[in-house]
Amino acid sequence: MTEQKRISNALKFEVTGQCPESRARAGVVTTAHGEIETPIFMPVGTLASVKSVSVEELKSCGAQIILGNTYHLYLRPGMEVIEHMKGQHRFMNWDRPILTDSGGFQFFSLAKLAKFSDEGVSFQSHIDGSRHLFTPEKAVEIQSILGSDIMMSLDWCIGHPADKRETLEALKKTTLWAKRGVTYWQEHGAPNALFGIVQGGMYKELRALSAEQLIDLDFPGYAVGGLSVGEPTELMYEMADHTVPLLPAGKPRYVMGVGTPQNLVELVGMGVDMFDCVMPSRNARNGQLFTEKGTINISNARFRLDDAPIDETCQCDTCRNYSRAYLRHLYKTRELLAYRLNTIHNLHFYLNLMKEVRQAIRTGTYLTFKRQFYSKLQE
RNA sequence: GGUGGGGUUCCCGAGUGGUCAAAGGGAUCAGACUGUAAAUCUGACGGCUCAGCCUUCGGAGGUUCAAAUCCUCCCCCCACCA
Repeated sequence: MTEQKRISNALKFEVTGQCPESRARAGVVTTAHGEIETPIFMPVGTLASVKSVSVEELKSCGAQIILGNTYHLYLRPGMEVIEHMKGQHRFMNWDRPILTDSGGFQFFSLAKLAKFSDEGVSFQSHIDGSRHLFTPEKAVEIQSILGSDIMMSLDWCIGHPADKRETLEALKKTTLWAKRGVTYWQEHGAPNALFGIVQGGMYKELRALSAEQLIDLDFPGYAVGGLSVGEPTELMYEMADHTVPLLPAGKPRYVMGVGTPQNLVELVGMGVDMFDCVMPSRNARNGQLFTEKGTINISNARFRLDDAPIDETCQCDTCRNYSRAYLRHLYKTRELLAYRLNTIHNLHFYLNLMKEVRQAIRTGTYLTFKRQFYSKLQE
């Protein structure tokens, strides 16, 4: 009998700073494509592209790692292209780490096209209606071909509200699939790391159960999934605050799909290391821009003659070079440049926020930072 | 000068007796967006003392219980002919 590889060895994580008065911590994750500093925000690049910006621009925004999506890339361009192009990194010319979501979220957001079973998820493509089967093994296989530095286990994400029976069923399936993913990973010797995803809806005991079952599988990192799925923010915080401490302190902890700048600052204080969210990129394309003092909608008439940058304190390429009046004009006229410049700003804002958060944790001033963050918002 | 077509709420444009403050676009204004089917979606868009009332469909008259819609005259625009 061959000795099984320990999946937890697939990724290195080192805690480099801890905030004394909260659970916030800073750290470094080492992947096949280099290190990332935590807490970190990961821009979402579903289709091997963070919409509207180039990888050069992403780097200038300070992006250290980005997301890709298994479901979307499997459908288009398809695995033949990815294999031929030797993986997602080379395909899109991004040489830093990539984390891919397993597709679990798509089976939630495209639920009418998906059918769940022990085997996996059979679904119809949202593009052409063709039928496909995703198993936990296949999810790992596809992500290996994509060359993801961090792969996500196939999970069953449910919305809010959901009754306990339904939540438990999704949780059980998520654990079963996690086990099968780990087994597949061990049998095929994938070099990529695989994270487990805690489910359990808004039930604390189910969150605990899910965490416990996944910890047994000894993943190198853990995600908390199924948050920000329609529940009030306070409930989301409550669930995160309950779940995150149950996860191993020596491994990265990732809250999936969250959130607003305030969400990130709060969750960091609960010990979360990694985040992703479409908000900065999508909202940029929809005209909502983030500033220290809160969000603005660049299409508002009050910016028509405004010669100031989006945010006076921002050092992004957009703020250093362009006025609100110009950005409003670009947005109102649907000039393509609007999407790009807005996205650069929002991503820079998020990434810079995390940079400041890391700095504050390392210097033991996280709580002060948090206070200042909120007081600026109120100005 | 003749013949034909037309002037509708910010713009384009439906509507040809009541169900019309008037379809549909656009523009404008505001909002939403949380592991991206999203450069998307929603709402407002004549005025007011707002479940009602007032003003509006080139202008002025008229017919009718009732007119953006029918009649008369006038003004303006477009096409073709001379």
